[in-house]
Amino acid sequence: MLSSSIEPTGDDATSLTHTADLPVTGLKGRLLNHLEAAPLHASQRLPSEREMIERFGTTRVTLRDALLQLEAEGRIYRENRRGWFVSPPRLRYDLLACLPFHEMVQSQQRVASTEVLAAQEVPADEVIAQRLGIARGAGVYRITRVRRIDGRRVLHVCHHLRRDCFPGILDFDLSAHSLTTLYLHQYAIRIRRVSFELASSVFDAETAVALNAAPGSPAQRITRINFDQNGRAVDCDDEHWRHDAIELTLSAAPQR
Amino acid sequence: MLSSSIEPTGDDATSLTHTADLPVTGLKGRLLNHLEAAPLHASQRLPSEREMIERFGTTRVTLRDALLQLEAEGRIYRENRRGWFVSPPRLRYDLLACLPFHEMVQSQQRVASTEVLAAQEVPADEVIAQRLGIARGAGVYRITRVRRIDGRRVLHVCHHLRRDCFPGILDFDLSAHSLTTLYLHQYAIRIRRVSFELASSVFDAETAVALNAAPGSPAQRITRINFDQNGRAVDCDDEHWRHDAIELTLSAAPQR
DNA sequence: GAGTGGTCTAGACCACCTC
DNA sequence: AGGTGGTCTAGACCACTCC
Repeated sequence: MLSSSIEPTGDDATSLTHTADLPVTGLKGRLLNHLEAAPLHASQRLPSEREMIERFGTTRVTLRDALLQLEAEGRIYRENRRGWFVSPPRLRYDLLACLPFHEMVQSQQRVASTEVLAAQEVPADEVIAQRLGIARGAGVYRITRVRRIDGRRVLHVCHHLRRDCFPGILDFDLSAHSLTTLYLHQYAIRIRRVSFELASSVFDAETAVALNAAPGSPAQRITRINFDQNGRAVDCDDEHWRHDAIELTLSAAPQR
Repeated sequence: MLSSSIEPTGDDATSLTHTADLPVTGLKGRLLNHLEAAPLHASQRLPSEREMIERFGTTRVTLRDALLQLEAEGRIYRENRRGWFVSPPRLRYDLLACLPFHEMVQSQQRVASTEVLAAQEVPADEVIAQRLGIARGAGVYRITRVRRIDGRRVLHVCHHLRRDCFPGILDFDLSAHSLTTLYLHQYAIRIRRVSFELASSVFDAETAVALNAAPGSPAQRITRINFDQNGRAVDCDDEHWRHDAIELTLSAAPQR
C-alpha cells in the first residue's frame, strides 16, 4: 500500500537508502509527505512503525523524528499506543460566528458528537472567580465534555457557568443541547460579547487521556469568556483542541 | 549554575538516575521544568546538551525528547545550531486592537525592532489575487520583514499591497514606519475590517532561516486581509511567529 | 580548532492494545 | 499471546558556530 509512487526513479525500498548521502535533513519527512500525497486517505492508519522502518531502511528513532515532524505540521496524528493516522482536513472554526458545535460541524459536511464527562456544582476557584467577576468560592456549574468530529475525539472543553445565572441547568441533557441555545431559550440570556485568549501548547496528562492523544502532543488552547446583554460575564470555557483539527477564522472591525 | 534546587533530596546528578525505576514518562521533562523554575531567566541559554546529559545521567536522544517537549510547551526555544534558551513571557497580541507592532511591543515594556528583507513590485499570484479581489498578474508590492522582540527574532511577515492603492509606498522607510500609519497619513486609507485565518504549524525552510529557528520547529501562522472604508481588500499578510512568542487575544461582539 | 547542535544507527525493555 | 507504540541506552559522523 505504501511502496508505490514514493520515489519516481526508485525501485522499491532499498533505493531510498541510496539517497542518504544527500543533505539528509528532513529527507524522511519528505518521503513521508510523498507517502501521504498518493495513496492514503483521511483517518487512514499508517503502517506500523516497524513496518515503515523496514520499508524505508531506517531506524526507529529517525522514523519517529519524521513522524513527529509531520504531526507538528498537522498532517498526521497519533492515538495513544494505537498508531499513526492521516489527519482529516481542518474544521474551519469561526470564532465570532458563535455557532453551536454541532451546527458548525454539520455545515462543513462532517459528523459531530458530544460526550459529557462530568457535570457538577463546584465552588469557583481563583481563576474562574476572576474571569466571571464573582467571589471566590461562589457556586458555579462545571461541565466537562469531549467532542468528536467524524468519530475522532478532537476537543476537550471545560465550562464554568455562574449558578445564579443558570439555576438547574444540569438537569437538561447536555450532550444533546447546545449551551448557548439553552441560555437563550431557557434563561433568556443572550451572548453579546465574547473575549478570547489563544495559545498553542501541548495536552496535559488528563486532557490527553480524554482525547486518547499521546501526552505531550501539540494542542491549541482556546479560553473564552461570554458576556450577556447586561455586560455580565455569565460563563467561560477552556477548550483544548487537537491542533491539526482546526483552522481558526474571524472577521471583524478593528477597535477604535 | 544548574546543579542546585533540581531535586530537593538529591545529592547531585547521580541521584537523579535512582528515580529511573519510577514511571519514567516525562521524568526528564519534569526535571527540566524544575531546572527552569529555579535558576534560569528569560532568554538565558541552557547548558550544552552534552553537559546536561552528564548532569542528568541520560543519553542524547532522551534528553533531546525532553527538550523538544519543553519546546512544544513553549517553555524553551532553539536558535538553529546555537543552543537552547528559556522562552521569555508571551507577548499579548490583541488581534483587533490593530496596534502597530512597535507600539504593541512597547506598551508591554519590551523592545521592538524591524528589518526589511525585501521590498519589490511583483505580479499577483493566484492566492494573492484571490485574497485581494484583483486580477492574477496585477501589480502588487511585496514586503518581507523580520521583527524582533528584545532582540529575539520572533516574526516573519510577508505583506502584499495593491499597487493601485499605495503607489510609490516602497520609497518610504519601511523599517521605521508602520504600514497602517502610512496608509492613513499618506494615502488616506483607513482599515475598517480585518479578516484572519489562524493555524498552528511549523516553519518552512526559508522562514526558519530568516528567524534563525530550527527548520520544523513549531510556528503560529496568522493570515490577515485588511479592508478599507470602501470595503475593498487593500492588502494582506502572512505572519509566521515563533509559537512561544505570543498569546493571541480578542474581544468582540458575535455576529448576528 | 574546539565545541555545538542536527542527524543517524542498532539495538533494548515495558505497558498497553488487539486479537 | 503477539504486536504496537512509548521510552530508553550507547554510541557515531557532519555542518556549523564561536573563539
